[in-house]
Amino acid sequence: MLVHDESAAVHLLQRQAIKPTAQRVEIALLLLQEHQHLSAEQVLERLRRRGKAVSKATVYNTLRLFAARGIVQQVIVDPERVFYDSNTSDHFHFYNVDQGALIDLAPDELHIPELPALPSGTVQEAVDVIVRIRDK
Amino acid sequence: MLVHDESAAVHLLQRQAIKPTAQRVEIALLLLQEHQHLSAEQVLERLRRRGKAVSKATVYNTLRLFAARGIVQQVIVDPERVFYDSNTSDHFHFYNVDQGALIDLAPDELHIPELPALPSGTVQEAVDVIVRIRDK
DNA sequence: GTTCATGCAAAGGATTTGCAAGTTA
DNA sequence: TAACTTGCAAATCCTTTGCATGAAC
Repeated sequence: MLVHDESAAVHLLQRQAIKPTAQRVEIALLLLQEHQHLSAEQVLERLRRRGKAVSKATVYNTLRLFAARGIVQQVIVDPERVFYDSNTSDHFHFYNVDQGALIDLAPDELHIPELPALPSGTVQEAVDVIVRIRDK
Repeated sequence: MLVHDESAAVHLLQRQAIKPTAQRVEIALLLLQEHQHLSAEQVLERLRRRGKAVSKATVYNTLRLFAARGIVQQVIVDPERVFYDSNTSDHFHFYNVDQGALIDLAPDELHIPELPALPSGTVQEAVDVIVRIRDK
């Protein structure tokens, strides 16, 4: 869910029983202003560019917390870094390996038919589809 | 492609213009004896268990080389480790997040319909489908 | 006042790399 | 011999953690 102002961000965090500290609100405002995919380092860099002083540890801790609460979603496509996706609804991704950039597939662009039966004793958690692409 | 004896392993490597050193042949024989998904550390551990002395650096270098030559395929599902898949044909995976284990989906179990149009200026490299599961 | 969060620096863990010694063709 | 590979240890990179200071309720 996107938020565009501080009070919306504060409410979102409170709804998840997260104390809305200044740093967390800043990170929420940055990440949830639009659908995007950012690594922890990218979040840190953009906060800095905005003149916000947030430590690396807090960025990592906060992103982990947000992911655990379902405010953002981790995307695992590259062993080098985890991406955090502000779009938490069901959708799939292109991953441009040359640019290290994720792009959403429109939800109607790819439809997964029936899923196969799961191994017994397991439950489904998520389905990830990554179309890996590179520059021509 | 699987190999079950030393001479087949040597030929496979030579076909890819890879010098068939003792260590590389051992790794190929271990990995390509059957369809499986092993991390670098698992490969190292199994080599040791077989009494083969191969350094960690060589295991990592060799797996990277094999992947670059298409002898095995990297599978990115966990930020903690890369898996190497001895099955290089088109197929998808379950990933049991509790066990850290990959399981092949039978190729006919999930059929991806038409793929969406790629972003312009890009070419497709691969399609990964991961069904994340956990123990009930 | 407690409890929780922040931030620094240090610790961790997977992977890569520099380089000297050993191997391969 | 010329080129490449191995293996050790050190270096990297991303991420987590310990702990003292600081903020929140």
